This record gives sequence, structure tokens and C-alpha cells, in this order.
Amino acid sequence: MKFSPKDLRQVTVFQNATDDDLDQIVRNSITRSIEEGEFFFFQGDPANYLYVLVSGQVKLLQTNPGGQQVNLRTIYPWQMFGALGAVREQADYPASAQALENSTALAIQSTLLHEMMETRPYLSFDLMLLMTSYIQEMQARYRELATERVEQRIARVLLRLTAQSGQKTDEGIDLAFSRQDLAEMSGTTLYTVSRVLADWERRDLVRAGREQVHITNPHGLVRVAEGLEK
Amino acid sequence: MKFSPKDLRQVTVFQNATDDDLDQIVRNSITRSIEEGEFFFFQGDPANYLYVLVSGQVKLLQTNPGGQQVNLRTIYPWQMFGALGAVREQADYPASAQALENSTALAIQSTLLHEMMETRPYLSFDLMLLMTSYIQEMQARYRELATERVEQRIARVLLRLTAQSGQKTDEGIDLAFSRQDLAEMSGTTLYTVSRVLADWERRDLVRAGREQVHITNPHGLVRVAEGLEK
DNA sequence: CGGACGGTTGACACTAGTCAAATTGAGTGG
DNA sequence: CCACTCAATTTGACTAGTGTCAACCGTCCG
Repeated sequence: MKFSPKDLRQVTVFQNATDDDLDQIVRNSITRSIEEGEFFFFQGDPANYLYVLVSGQVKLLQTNPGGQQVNLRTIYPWQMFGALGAVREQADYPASAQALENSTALAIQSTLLHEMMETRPYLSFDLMLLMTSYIQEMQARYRELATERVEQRIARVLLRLTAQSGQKTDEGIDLAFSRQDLAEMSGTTLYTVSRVLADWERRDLVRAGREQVHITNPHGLVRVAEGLEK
Repeated sequence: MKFSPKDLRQVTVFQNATDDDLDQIVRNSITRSIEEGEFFFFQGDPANYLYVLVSGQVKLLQTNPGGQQVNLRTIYPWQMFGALGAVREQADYPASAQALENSTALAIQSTLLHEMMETRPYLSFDLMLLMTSYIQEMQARYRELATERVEQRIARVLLRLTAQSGQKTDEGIDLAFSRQDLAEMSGTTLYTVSRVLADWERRDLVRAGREQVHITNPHGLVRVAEGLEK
């Protein structure tokens, strides 16, 4: 997977970087490719690198002591992940990063970015922008989990995924996720997801397939997410 | 409520500020005092000020369309809140800030801090530190809500509160929160909190009073939080 | 052709929410 | 100091919503 330093400008945090900065970052970084199912890092590892996904798809997940998984977010190309270590020295990753498909990422030394931020206010600034949006999303999801029913939460997950990665076709939107994935993203079980999707299929909101959900009536799904329906 | 600019150094974000910086901040800020139950700001208001709590206690909460409340965090003196607007221009507060008791806070113009950050890397940096810790806490709480039982979550809330504000006495730890408060903090209902506390009282883990919980066996509570007990 | 994997479905258990009613306790005004 | 009031809390009865478990199905792929 080939890319030029300037491609990094697609990364939110590097949008205002100079060409020199980008060159320096790439020169001091390494490219890591891993296979589907493998991990860039595990929860608890020392956060010596932060990553920019170049290709593929990665999920960030936390595991509780009992081994249950919670999906915090899915990363798409040119998004940064594992960046908390760039701020806090000697930090550990608070989550694990697993490839959902064969993936390539640029691994940047945390200390490098840390040093660069000291003399480049725009860098700190854009990283803070990213962090604020992340805080807000987590707050919203926390509230949803605390106050909304499973059905609404699954609907929200599908809508969020649609915005982030949905493939629009003539007849709706395609999403490629297993029931298990959706369950982890909405804080429920794969059984419940299966039942909810079956119900929605009866109501002509979606068509469900193997590791696949096809949204036929996005507007109806919004109504479910809002809790208006049913 | 009188304070000197140097008191601000207790604020995490200002720990490395110069005396001049602190003076400048205080000169350009106003002190606001509000009564118990009133709000410093509401979710959705334009985030023109960020606050440093000088005295009292404030809770940050989100309200969903149906009016249900979720408690995101409690603020104690010399903690900053409402800071997201300092990063993102023209942002709205993502949560409301309500005083749990008569409270005084320093209201700092978002634009002022924003400008100061451009020339003072330490400021951006310390603000990022705050934001990372907040992200990690939200992630942990999200995971707890998704995977743990009510009893465990209430135990965790009590332990968290103990660390943040518990008054240690000879025979345990005192916390002053109503059942409703605890319910909002753990994502459940006041009825369930009441039942759980009654059960714990039978098991000699706590003694419960009106707007009051006295932890007699912190170690046992930890076991409950870990899911080992019961 | 035979697994393995993802998904579906039924039966059942059980957690935690809802609602109503009773009880307690703190503070207030006489 | 004693009613009185009101909010906080408790408790019981009931149940909706989800999780759990097990059996089974279909399909993809070696």
C-alpha cells in the first residue's frame, strides 16, 4: 500500500500541517500491515505509537474482566487512533485495536508527535478538536445506553454506520456487519439483534443477510431511533 | 467567596501557568454565584464561557428528548467545566450544569482562553491531559453500562465518589447523595438504588440514611463492583 | 461432501423498570 | 416543644424487555 506524505493531510489532525512536517512524520514512522482479526495493539500495552489507518478497517474495543467486549468505535482510512499516548507520557492504550479486514497503518512514535506539538500550536489544536468530538460522541452514546431501548440503540448504530461507511445503491444502503458486531456496538447480544432485524424485515425497514444489512427505508429507521415508532 | 489569582493554580489546566497569565485570566473573567438547583448553563446554549468552580458542587447532565436525565459527572471546587467551547468556536454546550448546592464559579471567556492557547503550548497541553482523562473515564463508564449489572454499577459509583469526595470518619466513609442522584449516576432508577442499598445494609456493607450513604465495608463494596460477590 | 460459521428461533429465566401506596424524617411556623 | 408539611425513601405487586441456552438451519468453502 503506497502513499505520499501529502496524503496525510486528509487526517483531521494534520489538516494544517506544513509539507515539511508531514515529511518529517513519515520519515520517522513505520508502516505496519496486519491481517483481518489481528491486533495493532492491545488494551494495557504501553502507548508508544499512535496510528493513522491507511487502508482497511479497524475496530477499537474494550474488554471487561469477564471477557465481554464493547465496541467503542470503528476506524476508517485516514483516521487517527491510539493517540492518547501522545499526550500522556508512559500511558497505556485504554482499548485494543483489531483489524476487521486486512489493514495497513502508519505507526508514528508518540514522542515524536509529542515533541512536535510543543512548537506547533496548530497540531495541539487540531488534536483537541478531534478529542472534543470524541468526548461528545461518547457522552451521547452513554446517554443513549442509559436511557434508550435496545431497538432504538440498534437503529442509531445502523444510522451512524450509514453516515460513516454506508454504500449507497439504487435501492437503499448496504452495510457489512455481523450480528455480533452490531451487538457489540449497541451494547446488547447477537440474539436480540437477530430478533430486532427479523422484526424490521417484516416491517420493510431493512433486508438482512449474512454479515450484511440492507437499509431499505432509512426514514423509517430514523423514526425508530427517535422512539416515535412502536 | 474571595480568592486570589494564584488559587487558580490548583486547576489542572492552569497548573503550569505563569502569575501573569493567571492575573490576566482573572481580570477578564467574572464571578458568578448561583443557588442550589439553578443552572450555570443549559445543554444547547452557545458555549461562550468556560467555568472554574470556586465553591460548591455542580453536576453536568444531559437530557434526552423524552426528558430523562443522565448524570455525566460531578464537579468539585477548582475543577474546570464547560471547556469544550474554548476549542471549537461557536460550539454549544453538550450538557447542562446544575448546582447541587449554592455555588460560585469563575466564568472565563472562551475566546480569551482560545487566544492564550495559541501562544502558550503548556495550556493546550494541560487541557489535552484533562480531555484524555475524561475520554478514558467515559469509555470505562460506557463499557460498564454495556456489560455490568446494576448492582455492580452502583457499587462503582459509590467507590468513584469515595475517591473524589468521600469524608472519611473513624467508622467508614460518608457520602451525601440522594437515591435519585445515585440512580442518575449509575443509569438506573431511584427504586432500584433503594432496593440495592437496603440489601447491602442487610449485608453490613453500608448504612443508608436520608440523602446519605455511609460505607462501612469499602473492601466488600469493591468485591461487589468486581462482580465477585453474589 | 462435510464442516464451520453465521444466523434464527423457541422456551425460559430473571433483571430491573413501573406504578401505587405506605412510611420516615427533616425542617417550619406557631 | 409540637403539630404539620413535604420531600425522600421504602416496599409490594406486577410485568416488559432482554438475556441465556439449546437446537436447528443455511450457506460458503475447502
